[in-house]
Amino acid sequence: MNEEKYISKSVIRRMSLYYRYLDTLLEKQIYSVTSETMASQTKLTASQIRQDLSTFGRFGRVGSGYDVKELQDRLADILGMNQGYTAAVIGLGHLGSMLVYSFPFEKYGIRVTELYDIDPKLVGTKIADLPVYSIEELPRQWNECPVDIAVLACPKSAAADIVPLLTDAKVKGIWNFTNANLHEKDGGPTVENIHLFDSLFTLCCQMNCRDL
Amino acid sequence: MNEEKYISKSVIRRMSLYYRYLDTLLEKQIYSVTSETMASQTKLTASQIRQDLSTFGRFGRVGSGYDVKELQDRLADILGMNQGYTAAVIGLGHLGSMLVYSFPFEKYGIRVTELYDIDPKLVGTKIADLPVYSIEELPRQWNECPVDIAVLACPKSAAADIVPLLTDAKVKGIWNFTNANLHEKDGGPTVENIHLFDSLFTLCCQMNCRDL
DNA sequence: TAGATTGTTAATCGATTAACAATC
DNA sequence: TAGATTGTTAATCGATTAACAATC
Repeated sequence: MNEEKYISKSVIRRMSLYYRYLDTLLEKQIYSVTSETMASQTKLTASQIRQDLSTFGRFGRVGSGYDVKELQDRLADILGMNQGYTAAVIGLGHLGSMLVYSFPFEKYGIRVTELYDIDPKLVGTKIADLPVYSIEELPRQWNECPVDIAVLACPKSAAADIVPLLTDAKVKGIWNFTNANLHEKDGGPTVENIHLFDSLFTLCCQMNCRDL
Repeated sequence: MNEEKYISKSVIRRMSLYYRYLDTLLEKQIYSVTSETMASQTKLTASQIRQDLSTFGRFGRVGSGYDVKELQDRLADILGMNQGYTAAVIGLGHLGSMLVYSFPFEKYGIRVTELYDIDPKLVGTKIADLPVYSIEELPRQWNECPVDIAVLACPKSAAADIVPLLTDAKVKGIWNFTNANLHEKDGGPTVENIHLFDSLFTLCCQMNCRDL
């Protein structure tokens, strides 16, 4: 608690990359790897990888590198895969239902417990075996049984009304797919944005710059 | 061409943010804004915003700030919205079809011209009025009528086979939704990744760190 | 004119890279 | 032991912030 050191977001972001990279090694039945090899295959530097990992501990063997399985297990811990986090998807349009049907939450230790929408045709039904509640039920529902992660897949216009509910319900994290610009507040939920718009036009802008 | 100066990816990424932010001002019928106001509402610094914008030109009026519409128009140019870029979605599972049905490509000047999948049940049909071709047809198709952006929404395993086709077909950009780690090569397409896995576990990792 | 705010140069800060002692 | 590679400290690089002259 008090020896908490600040860990930069860039470092945290690369932890997932390392986890995914180790997956590709395991697929090829490679069980040992050096920072040098990791670096060349991920287009990072060996120095950066060692520096990044050292933020969280010492996972390597001097002289021989890292044990792939062991390192991946430690990364799973760091990434919170073993925390038993629960999630709820809010908004069941194309995007929300795509996530419900095809994002492998469970595979990585996250349990989706319920869904929310405003459409009366959906409320009360089940989608992919998960109960659909009305947004209005959220405060009561989470009071009884809190959820850790809100997957926000509603229209941008609805986000303004919903975010305060989430904050009040003491959600730990918001995975935000709306165009709304959510800002983290002290003591409030952690926010991670998937801004499809920004991503696509970052691409276009780079294409555009290159063609100058 | 020769006075081409390197523009950092972080700057480019913020251009889309500025564009979106100006949208919210226009919704509120606000037509003039200072860097100071923009900064306080986007949680950036005024200095950074002015610095960022100055990378691309001079868009402000000393003493009175920026004209919202004018600045947004210039940003649209910078982001390539007026280049008439075309796109094709490759892979029509949950994710690909979600994008086809609900991402407003056209609204921002990008024209989706065709779709690709391997499923014989889909090939030859139309989805959202767009023709679905088999992946094998891609080289011939793009030879006749090149596409600027490949939206890669196929399974990770298929990406390895498809990416070389895209590179050969001289695609300008790949919007990559697969877990595959694509690397940009000199002269090759620009790559922009949406790694849902990384994003979700960046969130979880932060939640996890906070709870230490 | 006086006040306000830009665009830009200079200073600071943080993140990445290099180097190397420790050690398996 | 000799060779290899980690973890960490120090050096470098780039990105952000501060400051201010220019000017509307």
